[in-house]
Parts: sequence; structure tokens; C-alpha cells
Amino acid sequence: MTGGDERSVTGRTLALLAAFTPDAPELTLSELARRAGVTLPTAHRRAAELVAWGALERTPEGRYHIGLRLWEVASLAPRGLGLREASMPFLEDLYEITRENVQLAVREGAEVVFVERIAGRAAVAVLTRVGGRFALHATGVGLVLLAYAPVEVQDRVLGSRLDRYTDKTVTDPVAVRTVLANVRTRGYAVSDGQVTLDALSVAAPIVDRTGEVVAAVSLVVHADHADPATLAPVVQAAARGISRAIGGPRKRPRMPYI
Amino acid sequence: MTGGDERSVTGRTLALLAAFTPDAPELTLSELARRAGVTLPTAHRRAAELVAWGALERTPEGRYHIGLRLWEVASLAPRGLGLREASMPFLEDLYEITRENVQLAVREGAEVVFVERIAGRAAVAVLTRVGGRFALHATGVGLVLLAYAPVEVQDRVLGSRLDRYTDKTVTDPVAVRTVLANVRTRGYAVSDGQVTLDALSVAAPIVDRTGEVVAAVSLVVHADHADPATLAPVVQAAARGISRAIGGPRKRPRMPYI
DNA sequence: ACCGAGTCTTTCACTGGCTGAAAACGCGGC
DNA sequence: GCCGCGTTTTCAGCCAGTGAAAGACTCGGT
Repeated sequence: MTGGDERSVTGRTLALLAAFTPDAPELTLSELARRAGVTLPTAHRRAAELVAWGALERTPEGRYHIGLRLWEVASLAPRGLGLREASMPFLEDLYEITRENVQLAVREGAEVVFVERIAGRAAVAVLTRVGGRFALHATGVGLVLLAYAPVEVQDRVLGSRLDRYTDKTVTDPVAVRTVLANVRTRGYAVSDGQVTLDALSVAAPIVDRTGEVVAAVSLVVHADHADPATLAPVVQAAARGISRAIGGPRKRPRMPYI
Repeated sequence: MTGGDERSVTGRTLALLAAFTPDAPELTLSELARRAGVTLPTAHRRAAELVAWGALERTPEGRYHIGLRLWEVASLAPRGLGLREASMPFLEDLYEITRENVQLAVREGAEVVFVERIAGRAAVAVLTRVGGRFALHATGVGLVLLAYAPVEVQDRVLGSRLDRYTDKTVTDPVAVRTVLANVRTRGYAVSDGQVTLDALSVAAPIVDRTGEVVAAVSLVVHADHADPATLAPVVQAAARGISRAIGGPRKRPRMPYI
């Protein structure tokens, strides 16, 4: 879960940060120590330094949570707010036209990370959260990112267990490969009820100047009054707009898998 | 600039993160070491660990930038994306009604930190950036946050140098105090051409359940076709909506300064 | 091809910041 | 008042981290 060497000071410090999750965004010192796998005095000392710097903040009751200072520097992540900033106008347009959920996501390892989400108040409920992760094989953005991912990644994802979220979730590796092939030929992905039965999403790839797929946009609508064929061009137009805004592409999306 | 003790390992590590700024979001190892004030081998070792964890990422050319993993955990900051998430629908509404710039900000020490910005494509240009900072005494959101800040903060800000951005910027401490008093009685702030001459902003306070002002929303419009008195109710309505969404208030905004 | 200027990476002996056990502190509940 | 739980501080030992220096690498210039 952490990735760093737990024995080093830096590793322990980062483990403290990693202890915070969407389910537990606020922790006591003891919880922090337990979750990070460090002793209590260590957690206390490291946390104190993080607080002094602004990476963590302390509530009046003494609980810890992620600090604004960390959020500030983290907002410099090119794949985070950088991408988001460039995409925002296009996502706005998508939202205004459709009044549905608009999502922007990138791939991190074998998962999707949602970078932005505009949720219509009346739109269909989605499970996702900005900064949250999800499996690649079910969502619209996930299918796009997987379709254009390096072959090693595809093999790794399709070789491991594919979770089932609804009856419609495609979990057979061979079937998923067919879906991915379709995504590549059509240039967009459709996920119909694969995450929640009432939601359908249409996603398209965003490419950088080298032609590599670096992100994906999607529109998530109610499954019943949805027509993927109509939505696709709109989503693709937004994706192309964003691609242009981030400097690319000089050539067409790269096809890592023939 | 850093705030942490440079002598400790954690301090040095955090200094590395602090080396990244909006003007320099991507650094070579040497630049990183220089900016963070650490020796080159130290920068190399610490950076390597940060990369292993995902706090930093390395470009193919060997340069460093903030990593997505850090962005993910940082997105758990309650005053960052937490607040943003709750505010988004209201900001959307504001944007759709007015088609102008919508801003959401909090106070961090003696400065404003912008948490969200929806920029109309045709709206007036603003200097601000999500994750960026600005002085408290000039912007609309800044005036609101300053007006409801603890007296110590007000004194500290008004006691130090107040930068002038345009001819209209109010830089006299006494004059600013009058402005702040007006903000508190009216319940909203107007900044007319104080940051850039062609922009006017109207801002209103967002309060939490204890009645404390924790954030501010503003609308930034062209100075010529602007009527603050008309805009104020709209902005205030959004501010109240957001306040309700984050759980508060049980009572009215607190007045720290009689 | 050779060379120097720059950057990045690795080595190595030393040292001082970090560590964990334990004790002291603070606070709400019975 | 006393107990139980979580937090904070102390202290001696030790190992992770450190800087200087050398080695590797990549450029442009000649």
C-alpha cells in the first residue's frame, strides 16, 4: 500500500501520509501510528514536524488531517490540477450541453484515478470521487485508458482477478480484449451498467503531443434514456479539444496493441 | 518559505517538496538541491525515495515533478477538495447564471489560497490560479476572509506593508479597516479594480457549524458592466448554500471585531 | 576523435538525528 | 478520589543519514 521502504525515516513519514484515506480522512495519533505501522513516539515526532510544515493540520480536539500546504504543492502535479486546469472549460461545456456527470481520469498503474468530476445535481449517482481510484475494466474512462495502455499493463490487468460490480460487468479476459479492440477501432468506449446498473458512460481518449493517451473524459448518464452513438461525438469533440489544449497531438493516438 | 526545521531529515524532505512552485513545477536534481538548500547527494537520495513512493515523478529526461500519488492523498485536505466538493454545485450555478469568473478561497495565515476557480471563456482575465496565493487586502474573497479573521491576524496584516496592484488598491490601513467594517455590516465585500483595473469582484462569507467564517466565494466581472448591489444577493445565496452543505451554521457569522 | 563543463550517480567512514522502552502527564468517567 | 486511556516527554544506544570526493555519463565545442 505504501511502496516506500518502511525502515527509512522518509518511508515512515510517507507512511503517515498514506495512512489517510477517503474513509478515514481524520485520525487520532494512535490511529495514525497503527495505520502507518510505526511506534507511537515516532508517529508523534514525525507528525509534529509535518504539522509544523503544514503537511498535516491538527483539529482543536487533537486529531490530524491533511493540511492545506500539502494540497498547495500537490496541486502542481501535472497529471493532477495541471491537466484539470486545461480541461475545465471543455468539461464545463460538456456539462452544460448534457447536464449529466462529466469525469476526467488518468491511469495510475492498474487503476483509474479520477482527476475531476462535475456532478449534475439531478444526474445519476456515481460511486466515484475526485482523487479516488477504481478498477480499469469496468468504467468508461477505465476501458479507454486500458485500451491504449502498454501491452504489459493490459496483460497484467487481464491476468489478475476482474471484480464484478453488477450482472453486466464484463469479467472474462477474452471478452474484455474484444471490448478493448472495439474501443480502439471506434475511438471511444461505452460502459453500460458495468459499475451500477442505472448508469451508462461514454468515454474518449485525450492524447499529448507524442500521441500517447494520457487521460480520458467521460459522460455518465442514466442507462435508460441514453444513446451512446449520439453522445460519442460530443465526448470525442471535448477530448480533442483538451488534447489540443495540452499541446498535442502531432499525430493520431498510438495503438500499442495491433 | 519552508517552516520546517531544515536540520531534520523530515525537514529536508519537505524542503524538497516546497522547492516546487507554480513558476517551476518541474526541476532537475541540481535545481532541486539548490532550491531546497540541501547538498546534491542528499537531494538525490531523498528524491529517489519520494519517487519510489509516488510523491514525485521523473520525466524520461530525468527531471522531477510532483507525483499523482501525493495529489491523491492531498486531495483529502478538508479545506482543499473537501470544501471544493461540497461547493461545486453552487459554484456551477453561479457560473451558469452569470457566465463570469467564480472563485472559492480560504485563508491561510496572512494570505488567500484559491481552492477553486471556474473561468468563463469570455470572462475577464484574472491573475489567480487554483492552489495559488494572494494578498488578503485586495481581492473580494480576501477582504471577506480578513473581515472575519481573528483580530490578531487583522492587526498583523494591516501592520505590514500592503502591496499596491493598481491605482485603486486601498493600501492605507485605516481605510482598509473602514472597508472591513463595511463588509461585516453588509455581509459581502466589493473589490473594484483593486487587483486589475478592469475587474470587479463581489464576495461573501461561508461559515461552518460553529458560525466561524472558513471560506469565501466571489464573482469576478468586468468593472464597467457591473452592479455590485445586484450581484451581492446571488453570491450571498451561493455562500449560504455552501455553508449549509458543509453542515453549518447553527448561528450567524461570528464577528471577531466589534 | 578528443576534451572540458556540466550534471548525475555511487562510494565510504563518520556522526548526530532518530528510535523504542519506559515513565510522566492530562483528562474524562465511575 | 482513583482508574483507564491516549498523549507527551525523557534518555541512552545505534543505525540511517550525511558530506566530501571520486566516478560515470552526456553534452557541445574544437
